[in-house]
Amino acid sequence: MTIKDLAAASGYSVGTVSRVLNGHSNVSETAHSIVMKVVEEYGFELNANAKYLKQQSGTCILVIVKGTSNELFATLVEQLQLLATDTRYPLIIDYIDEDANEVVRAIQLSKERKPLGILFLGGSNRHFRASFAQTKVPSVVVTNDAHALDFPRLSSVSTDDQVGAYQAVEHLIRAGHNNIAVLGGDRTRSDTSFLRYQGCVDAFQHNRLHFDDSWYRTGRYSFASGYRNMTDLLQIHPETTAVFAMADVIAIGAIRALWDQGKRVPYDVSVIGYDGLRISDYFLPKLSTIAQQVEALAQRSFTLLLDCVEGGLPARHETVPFSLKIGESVRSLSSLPK
Amino acid sequence: MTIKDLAAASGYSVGTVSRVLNGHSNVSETAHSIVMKVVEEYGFELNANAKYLKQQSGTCILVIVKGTSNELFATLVEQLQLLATDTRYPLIIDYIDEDANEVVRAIQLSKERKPLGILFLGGSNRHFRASFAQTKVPSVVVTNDAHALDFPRLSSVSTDDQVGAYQAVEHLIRAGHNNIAVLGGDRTRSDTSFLRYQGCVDAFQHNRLHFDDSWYRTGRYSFASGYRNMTDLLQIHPETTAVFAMADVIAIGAIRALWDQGKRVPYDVSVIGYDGLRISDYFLPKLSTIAQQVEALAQRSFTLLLDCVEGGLPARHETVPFSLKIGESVRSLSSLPK
DNA sequence: TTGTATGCGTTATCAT
DNA sequence: ATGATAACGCATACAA
Repeated sequence: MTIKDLAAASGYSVGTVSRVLNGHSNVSETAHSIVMKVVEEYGFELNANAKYLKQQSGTCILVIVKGTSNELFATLVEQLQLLATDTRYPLIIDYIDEDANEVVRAIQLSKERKPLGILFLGGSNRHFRASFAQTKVPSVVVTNDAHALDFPRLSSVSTDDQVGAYQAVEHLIRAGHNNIAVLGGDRTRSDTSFLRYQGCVDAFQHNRLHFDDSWYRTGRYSFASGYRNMTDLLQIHPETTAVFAMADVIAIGAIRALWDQGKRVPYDVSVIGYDGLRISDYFLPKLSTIAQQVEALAQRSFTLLLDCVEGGLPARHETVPFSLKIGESVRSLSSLPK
Repeated sequence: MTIKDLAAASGYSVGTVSRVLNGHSNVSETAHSIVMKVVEEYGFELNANAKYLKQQSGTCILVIVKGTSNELFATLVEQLQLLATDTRYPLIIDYIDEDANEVVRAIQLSKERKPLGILFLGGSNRHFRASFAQTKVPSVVVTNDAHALDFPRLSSVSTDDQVGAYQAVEHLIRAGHNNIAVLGGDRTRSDTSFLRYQGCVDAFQHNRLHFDDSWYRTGRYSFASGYRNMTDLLQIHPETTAVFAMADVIAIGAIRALWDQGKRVPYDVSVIGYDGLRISDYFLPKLSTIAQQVEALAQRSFTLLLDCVEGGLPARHETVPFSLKIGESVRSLSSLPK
């Protein structure tokens, strides 16, 4: 079933059928209704390959999502979809592996779909540096700061990870802690981990506290990694009274590990996380965490991209505020003991 | 950059270039190496639209995933990707909204990519009944039993939700509970919820316990829904000593609600979940739950699909065993009180 | 307003 | 082994 068959069935030519299907104005009322009736009847749909092959410029916005089991991104996608329904732009959402190269993927998909703009949910500066130049449309990286890359078509919307981590650690220090462990990602491979690590170091230095790498453990952003690293670290530093986990999932793994080692949170050890995932409100204890403002991230990214796509504005780099969410997982050492 | 340009650059014709790119055997060593060198040089990639437009039959396997924030499906996808790398079949993974029509989407995508087979991660019998007939290739529904649909090309691999729910409730009953609340999904809209509900009822009846709908609350599979419904239910039945939650996320919401109402799990109230998500091992208390065997689900589904695609075998309907995972969230009433 | 014809980039069927 | 050429299904410039 092609538009040729449709033309035969409707008595009109393929040109008219195509025009009806694409909502062009220069078709008569009667032609429109007759063609549409036949379309309904056969349940016809255009062949997307032929369509995109023919079209020189598409009309969609491409969204590349790094990682499928990332709750933050999942909610971000939901928000974006809401925003997109208010516009005439269809969203093409493409999920790739956490460790895959998002820019290479974007280039490939761009050739197929010719998007008007690209939204990257997560990304690594390394990949952008290597091949973003091959891209042709305005793009924005969400979650990572791409300011330093200085590409003329590449914007970014992010929270200040360094300051976020700084405030998290300072929250612990203000609560009277100085034996603070840090559980994070690989700071040599993940830009986010690097910045959060820097924020930590800043906080320690600013408060004249010593911090060496024996208090720092590197791993993935997962429950299991948090559990393992917390268990390890407790062997070396049983005097730990507080933990900064660079992700809520790490924090949860760590809390469980502490429990299994006979330490209760927050009575024996305080833990602060990062992200503000939904689970943080339901966990026992409720997680104190640096909460990302997902709605704001989505909103800012989307309008920023539209500004560039529609208005031809130059790339911008925006920062969305975070908030320190006080839960039940941090105890002030100056308050009464259990 | 098209194969035409490539032909010019390499001195060969488009035919030869195409043959090289598709790994055909009837090309000379020299032609192969020369063309490949040019391909490398320009970083050329085939235009997917033109390719799929031309190709009458594709070579991939289509995976339709219902819902992006479903951890069970996320791990299922990972497993499937592992399995697929052992074969020559590329996987096309398409995530759609939890409430979207997976069959309609499959039909649409099939027209574009001409897959050899389709894997549905989740699905509703209603949608299959309505339009699966328009499909042309072997398919398997994972997680739902499609036996009753009786389509000749539609297989399914699922765990027996009814028996699973039965065992969950019986686990509570055996522990001495008889004031058991049930928190689930909408049994009129979700096949899974319906079966788990049936399993509950079976367990009550088999144990000669009374069960009326005032002990049952319906909602979404989310923390928030579990929290809300547990809070509500506690108003009506403060004598509740045990809860069966039809999903781990509901269980976690419920546990938090109980805590906020001054009830501790498992000392005051026992809770059992369903799914065996990763969080169930890290939550405090560790969740007792009906654990789905994700690896087995993936393995069985994939080989089943290949059996049909390659071997031309008829559709089958398999059941993958689950396991009752004992955590820390259920207390036996006969054991010593706190 | 409608019809006709060309080309999008690729694969495949012919010849050579 | 290689080259020329006809589709694949659609959008669109042009003609009517």
